[in-house]
Amino acid sequence: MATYITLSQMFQALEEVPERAVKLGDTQKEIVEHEKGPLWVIAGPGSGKTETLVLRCLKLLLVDGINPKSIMITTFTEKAGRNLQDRLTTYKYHIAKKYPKVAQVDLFQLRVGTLHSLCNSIMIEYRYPAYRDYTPLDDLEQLLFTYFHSDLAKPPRQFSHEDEEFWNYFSYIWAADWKGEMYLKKGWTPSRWMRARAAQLIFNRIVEDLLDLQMMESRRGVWKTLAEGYKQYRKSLEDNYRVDFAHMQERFLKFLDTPLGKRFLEGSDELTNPGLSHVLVDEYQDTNPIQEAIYLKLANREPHNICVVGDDDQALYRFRGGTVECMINFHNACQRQWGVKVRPTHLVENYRSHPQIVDWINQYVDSFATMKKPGARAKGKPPLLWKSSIDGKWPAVGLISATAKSELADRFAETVKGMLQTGIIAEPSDCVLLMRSTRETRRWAGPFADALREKGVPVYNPRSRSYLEQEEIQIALGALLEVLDPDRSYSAMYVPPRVAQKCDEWRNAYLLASRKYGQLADYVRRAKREIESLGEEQTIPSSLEEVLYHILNHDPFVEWLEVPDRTVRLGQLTRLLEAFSSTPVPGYPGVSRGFLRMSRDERGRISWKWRQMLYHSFISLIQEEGLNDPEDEEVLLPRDIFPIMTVHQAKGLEFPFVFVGGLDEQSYPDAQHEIEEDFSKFRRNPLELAPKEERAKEDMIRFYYVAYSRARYALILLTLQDKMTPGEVSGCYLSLGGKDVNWLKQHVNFLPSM
DNA sequence: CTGGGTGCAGTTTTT
DNA sequence: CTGCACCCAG
Repeated sequence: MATYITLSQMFQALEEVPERAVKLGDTQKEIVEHEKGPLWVIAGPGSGKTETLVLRCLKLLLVDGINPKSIMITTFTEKAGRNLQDRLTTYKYHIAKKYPKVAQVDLFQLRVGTLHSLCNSIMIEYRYPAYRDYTPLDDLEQLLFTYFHSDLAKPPRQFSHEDEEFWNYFSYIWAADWKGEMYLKKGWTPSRWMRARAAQLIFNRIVEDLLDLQMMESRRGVWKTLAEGYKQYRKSLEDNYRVDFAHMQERFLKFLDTPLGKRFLEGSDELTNPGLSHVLVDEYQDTNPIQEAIYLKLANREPHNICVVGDDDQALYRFRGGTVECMINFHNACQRQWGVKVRPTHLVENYRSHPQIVDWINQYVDSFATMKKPGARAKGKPPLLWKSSIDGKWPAVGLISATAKSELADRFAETVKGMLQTGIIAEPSDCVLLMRSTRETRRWAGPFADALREKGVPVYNPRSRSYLEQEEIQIALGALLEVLDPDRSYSAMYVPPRVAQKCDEWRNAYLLASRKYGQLADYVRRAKREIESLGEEQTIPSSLEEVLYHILNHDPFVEWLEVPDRTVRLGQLTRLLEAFSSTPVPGYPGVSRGFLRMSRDERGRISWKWRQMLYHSFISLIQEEGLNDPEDEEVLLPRDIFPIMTVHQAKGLEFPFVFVGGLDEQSYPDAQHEIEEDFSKFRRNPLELAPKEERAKEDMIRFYYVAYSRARYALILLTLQDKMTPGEVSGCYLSLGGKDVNWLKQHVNFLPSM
């Protein structure tokens, strides 16, 4: 082991990193310096938890001289993973300027990223036979696979008595939203897509929660049906050489128990394969049971060098199976697994926000009876302490309230405009409006965005319109349908009228565009003619995806490569179609769904069956079931535009001025809350579970806690009179004295220079 | 000012 | 389907 520098040399060198003014607190230093054994860090917002983790990693590399290959540093999302990587690289670069020998340390050898990506790459690196030749499925691909391959998603005409019973029982999953509720009320059978979605959710939970399948199988009725349905799905995955995200982790857990896995963990020779000695985990509050099991296995070697960092109050990923349980009970896991006693280290010094904001978010989370119940928060969690350099006598937590939505929006926009005019903020992007949804509907961002625009403040809200409303998507899909199905045969097959209407809309969008873009029209004409000239049973030389590629190779699409938003969306369309095409055809391994064949009955037309399949599966999926609008990753906020963001998007970020809207929201349990409760009886490590209503409330409290804690100079709540859920209203008003603070007019010149 | 008719929209997030 | 915002008539 070669050590490069001393710890004080490292800290000293880091002080010269630009835009990194913050000196470490004592607790942070303790974490960085911690010698060996498990480390359990519970860290509040703005306490520099990721920073501390990064520095600990650097200390291991540079001061202790640990081989980079022996360190694993993971987080929860790709974006956060890149953030870790970037910080490590930057800091190392600056330290190496002062201590050149540090440059030898190869950060590429470090295992950094999401747990999923590391599981995947390690199994590939070790050529794990049980993982070789497997294709990983992302969320959409898994949904498509489930739709076509799971017995639980088969067409209703094939339903047995057991299937009826099964979907009756599990109606709580597909009926969790208004649409599903409507189906339930009308007594309709849930659509194939609804069932595929529900089945996907259940399958993931079975694997991620490490449920006891044998116990489930031994039950009768719906549980037996479920166990069989799951096993059939799992076998289909196997037969087609696919793994979904959950099974990828399951596979990795098994890998760790094989001789090959032992070699990864324990190493074989010091130089090329030193084994894994240190595990660092960020965002641990979002970890699920299978991930916990993986981490415990990764750190199984003494002295169990695992460092987990997270904030139980900021858990936002229950929909992915994450529970705060793993975070809150980390000490129990260490005791159970290794007989090691671990005490929590609390990182409570907030370096982000004005003292009043710190004070207020402390009161906020503490004021709810819900959060005081066992299991809701880490035991003995101390309040945050104010440590930022921000101070001053302005009211940093403000309230804008009105009786009507339009009035509220108006006063909000007035405030923003006033802040600009008085120079409190230099640019609209010093602010952000956070809401659950950024859709510009009357319930969400609509009135606020309108009011801002009306007052001449431009709004940055790229996700306000849904994917299928976008011009480029409509034209591309219209052109695609024009080639594949010139007769508009959807009107003759059973598809819901709304779907048919949408198809017409796309065709019209294409027709309009084709007048302007001759080359695209030419291609479409040629492609149509070519298909018409083919005889029955003949194969078509191009696949579905290829037709799309050809379409996208013409203007306006080529022109639109200059427009980042459009490029991202068109890229998404390509991926969507590729995912559809690559979904195996049951019973025909290796056959592509995108493979086009001519009809037997209709001259010069693509097979009717294929077209029917396209409309019923793919087209219905994107229209009826809805698709997530792809996010432009890493698009920097334009300086001169007011951004509207979802709270999830804002996670891990901070803003000088934060407005939060939508506070009249009510909490209600969703499918995940129900499923947790229903499936807990099959858990191998049973846990005390709060009632679903309580857990839904906890989630909402945490959600707004994340929103509020983004603010640096001021936090402004937008409320409709006294409508202020989540939960007990008193808590929210506590530090405001229950009054409508006319926040701006009284305190115009309150800001220090920024 | 009230009441009924009409139209529209319905969370979100990720590997 | 439900809730609401909006409109217009009374």
